[in-house]
This record gives sequence, C-alpha cells and structure tokens, in this order.
Amino acid sequence: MPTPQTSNVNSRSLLRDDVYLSLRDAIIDGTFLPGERLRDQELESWLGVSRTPIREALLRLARAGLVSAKPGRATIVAPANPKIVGDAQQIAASMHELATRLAGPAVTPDALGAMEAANLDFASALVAGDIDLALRSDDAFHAVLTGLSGNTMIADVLEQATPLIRRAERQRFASSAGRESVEQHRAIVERLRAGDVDGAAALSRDNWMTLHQHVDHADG
Amino acid sequence: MPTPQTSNVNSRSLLRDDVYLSLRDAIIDGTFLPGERLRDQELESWLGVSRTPIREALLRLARAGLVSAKPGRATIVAPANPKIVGDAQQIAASMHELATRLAGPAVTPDALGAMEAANLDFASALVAGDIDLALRSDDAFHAVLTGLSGNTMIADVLEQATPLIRRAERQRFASSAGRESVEQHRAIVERLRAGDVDGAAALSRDNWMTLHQHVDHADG
DNA sequence: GAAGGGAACTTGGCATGCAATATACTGCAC
DNA sequence: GTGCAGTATATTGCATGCCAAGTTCCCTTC
Repeated sequence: MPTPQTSNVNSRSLLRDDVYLSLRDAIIDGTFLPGERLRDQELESWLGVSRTPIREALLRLARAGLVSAKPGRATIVAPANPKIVGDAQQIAASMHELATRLAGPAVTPDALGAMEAANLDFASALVAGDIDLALRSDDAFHAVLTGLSGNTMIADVLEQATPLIRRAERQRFASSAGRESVEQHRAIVERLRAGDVDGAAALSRDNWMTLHQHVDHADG
Repeated sequence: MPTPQTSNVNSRSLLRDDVYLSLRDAIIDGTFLPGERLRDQELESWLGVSRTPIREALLRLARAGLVSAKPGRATIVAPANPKIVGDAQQIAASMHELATRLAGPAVTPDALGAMEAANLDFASALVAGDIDLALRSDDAFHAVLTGLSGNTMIADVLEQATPLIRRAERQRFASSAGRESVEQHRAIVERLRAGDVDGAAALSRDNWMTLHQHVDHADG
C-alpha cells in the first residue's frame, strides 16, 4: 500500500486527488478486488485523511466506472464486467484514432524516436514479465500522440476510460496480446513516418480494439 | 432561474445531482456568465442546500470544463474559449460517429421514424426561433443512435463534452447552421435506411464538426 | 421449527465548524 | 507620491457531527 503523502505543501496538492490516485491504483492492481466493499471509515484510517476527500474521490471513481455506489446501501469495487470493459475500449480506440489523426501533421522525428523508445521498453518489459512497466510503456507510447494532438480533452476522456481496461488487462494479460501490440506500435510509427496519417489512425484504433478481444473472454 | 426541488423524496434523488443539473443549465443558458465568480455561500442560499452537495456538483462541473476552480482562490464560470470548445466538438464528433457505427445494425424503422420526428421538431423550432426546443430536439435526434449503440459509456462522455458546445452554440446560434443541420440529419436517416452505416457514421461526425465552424468565430 | 415482524446496528448523504491560504487594503517608510 | 510590508478579510479545502435509509439478527408467534 502506498504511503499517503500529506507533507507536500509547496504545490498545493489536493488531498482528494491523492486519494483518487491511491484508490484508483489500488483497484487496478488488485489490492481491492471486484465486489469488495469500500467503507468510508476503513479508508479513513487507511489513508489517514477525513471522509470528505475520500467521498470526493469515490465520486470520481464512480463516474469512471471503477466503483459502484448504491446510495444508502454500500459502495463496492465495480465487478469486472466484460461488456463494460468492451465499451470502455471502444471509447479508448476512438480517442486514440482521433489523437493520431490530429497529431499527424505535428509529428516530428523526435516524437517518432520517443515512440520507438517507448515501444522498445514495452517489448522488453513483456519479455521480462513486468506487467507494470509494460502498461506504463504502452501509456508512454500513446501519450506522445495524445500530447501532440493539441486536444487536451482527449487525455481527460482517456483518463476516465483507461483504468477499467487496465484492470482487466492486468487480471489476465496474455503475453501474445502484448507481442501483437509491439508489432502494431511499430506499424503505427512506420505509417506516420511515411506520412500516412489515415493509416496510422486506423492502426491506433485497431490496436485498442484487438486488445479488447483478449479481455472479452474474461469473466468476473 | 429554476426553483430548486427539494421536496422530491420518493425516488431517492441525490441533492448533488439536482444541484449539478441546475448549475449546468444555468451556465449553459447564460444565467451565470463566463468569468463570473461562484461563491459557495451564494449558491448555498440560492439553491437552499448545504455546501457539501454544491461542492460535489462543482467538482463535476470542473471536470466537464464548465467551471474553473483555483484552489483556495476562487471558483469561476469557465471563460468561453474557442479552442476548448473545438476540442469538445472533436470529442463529440468522434463519439457520435462511433455511436452511429455501432447502432447501424440495430436500427429499426421505428428508430428511423423517431429520428425523423425529432428532426421535424428541430426544424420547426429553428423556424420559430426557439433555441431551447431546437437544442433539445437535436439531442433527441442523436439520442436515438447513442441509445441503440449499446455502449452506455458514450452517453457519459457526451454528457461531459456537450455542455461546453451547447453554451457556445447558444451564445451565437446562427440559424443557417441549424438549417444545415436539418439537412444533415435527413441525410443521416437516409443513409441508415439504405444500410450505409459507414456513410451515416461519417455524416454524424461531419454534423458535429460543421457546427464547430460557426462557433469557432466566437470569442469570449 | 419456521416464518414474520421489529429493533438495533451499519452505512452513506447532508449540514456545519475549523483551518489554511490568497488577495486586497492600509499604513509606513523612502 | 510611490513602493513595500503587514494585517485583515474572504473563500475554499478539510474535518466532524447528525440524520435517514437499509440490512441483519433476534424474538415472538403460529
């Protein structure tokens, strides 16, 4: 469990954001299992903060689909629902397709280099079986394009849709899916280098939809 | 200004949701102007509820980009930024394109009839100059497809991206843009009726991007 | 012994009080 | 007169208390 950092006062960090990140990561990495009840009081003593920032964070998590809050009854970690994960991946695929299309004209050799570097990290992390690093490298790869797109809302939507996907991926991460992704990443960079923005955008979408197929067979 | 409904107790309606809707509509219809300060205390006496549900609603509005919260300083209505509105419209266009593509196979004659009816309401509302009814009819038109898509997250994302667009549209609603939309709606229904899902999806996207052009010249 | 009802406990939603910080104003010095 | 510093106020973030709704368990009754 990550220690809550309450001593960081210079950047005016908000407790509710820290709590959100802590809970989000805990749900993604399986510290809190699907269906598990999240009692305010437990989280209160767990994170060392009051109920207010915790409830604000839980509201965000509920909107992201990671927790399911039944007013007056209970707040539980959202059960792993393949249908919902598929929905989230369709959203993510559309966003990455859009980001790639928008980033196309702004792509520089440096950006392509960064993407290749992230893809290499991704590949070696897969070989080493380091799922954590693999997912972070995957994020880094796509973050190049979302950043270059110039549309800041894309990141907001993705930040809302991706956690659900990540949790499912982590639960059953088929290395074959990862290896396919490495090849798809390479193809995206190649298309961008060739100036084929439409092709790169389609590949970005496919990249997120093919991952979907592996998750689709999961059942919580 | 809408009167706050606090007497509705039968359906376990949450105060924070009522507050969110009230504030959202007030910002969209110009009751609260861009840059205007939103003091918790004022809203407290305004809506007749405590600060807690108000702050929870403001957090949602901040994530939707309708309010800009500077921690410890002030919370203001987000200034009308054409760039941000354009970003939101790219998101909305992608979502509607995706929804149309997904809804394609599930489209029924009844659904097409509902869309045509909504489009007629939309057209007559434009003629009558009833912007409120026009926007609601436009929503009803597209809601048919988002509902048929089977992807519930699409509605969530749209509910987050659309208010920004609606506010801008309302500020300077060129009736010409509306008339173009009527024709585009008709074309979408026609393509769906002909079984051309790809064409309908492309038109759905274009429909939201062309609206964008009219908003783009606005400046807050 | 089983089923129904009621009471107590659990839990989350809402209200309110406290603390910290940013801004603005005022007073003093140069 | 201007610039800086100190203080006061206003406003948000955080903590806590209260209340209603739901669930569970036990007691009573058939």
